[in-house]
Amino acid sequence: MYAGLETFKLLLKANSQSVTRARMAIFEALQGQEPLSIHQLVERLGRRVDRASIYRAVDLFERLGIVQRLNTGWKYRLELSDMFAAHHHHLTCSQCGATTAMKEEELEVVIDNLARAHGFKPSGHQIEIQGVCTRCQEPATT
Amino acid sequence: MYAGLETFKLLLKANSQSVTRARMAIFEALQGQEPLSIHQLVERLGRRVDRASIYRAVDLFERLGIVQRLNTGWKYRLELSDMFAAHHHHLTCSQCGATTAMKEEELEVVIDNLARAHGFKPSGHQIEIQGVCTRCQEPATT
DNA sequence: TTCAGTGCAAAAGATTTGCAAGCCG
DNA sequence: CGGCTTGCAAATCTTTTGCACTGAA
Repeated sequence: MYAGLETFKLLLKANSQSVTRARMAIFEALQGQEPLSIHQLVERLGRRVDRASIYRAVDLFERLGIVQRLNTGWKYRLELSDMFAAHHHHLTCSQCGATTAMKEEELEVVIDNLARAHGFKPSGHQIEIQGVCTRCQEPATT
Repeated sequence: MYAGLETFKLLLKANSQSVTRARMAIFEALQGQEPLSIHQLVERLGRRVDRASIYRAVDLFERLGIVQRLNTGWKYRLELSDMFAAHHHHLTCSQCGATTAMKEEELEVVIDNLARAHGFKPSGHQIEIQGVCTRCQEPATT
């Protein structure tokens, strides 16, 4: 397991931000394994946290590097950053929409080198791969 | 040079879609080198094409694989797909916002292999790298 | 001529903001 | 207690849709 609630609190304090009920609720809602859209976040938090507060918190979290915006297809989704989960990338099935996380050292190295080769000092990256997942490649059973 | 206006027209016809003035204008606006946001597209086309038609055309273009949605940070931007420009990826400078296109065989191979290793049959991918570009790494002159 | 495609205006959604009240430190 | 945060409502901005008219085939 990576850093959790404690790190989250410390991070807020370190940046002179209050540890509030709303922020904790949002952080916890994001703890699940799959990335959430703002819409899903709003749904999950329901009456507990206002829509506007969610936007404000997400914005703050992004600035503090707590969450990361994923751009899968049309809309974006949010997930905790590398600080709270191992650095990884996603494989999205274009058939069933399932996303699989993938961790791969080799890829990171290649990317880093490429950026440098182009004179860039790399600071981060996102990779999204589309394809057909194992399950959807199986012959239909229905 | 890759396929151009002609291919674009043929592609529309092949899918029983009309080659209209609005669509041509939008396609041409996207010919430039850098990806455009919908907002920029609307600006560039100004009074020539209505906002709604732009959305409709972009949607069609995406379905036909003519344009591709890029997800750089907050908003998305549009660019012609691999059919009209060499397959490539972007390096975005987090300082000045400039984007550089990058073509690299090695990367494609690694990604393809990774997807397969995870049981995926890959059909496409996007990679966005953030960092500081050469220019912004130079000591300030002002 | 015929029907898909467009412009226009209005509807629906998504995101942001102002402000008074509530909670954290 | 005092100021940062929140909830609520209203303002904005973005995207979608209905409809009558225009233009491509």
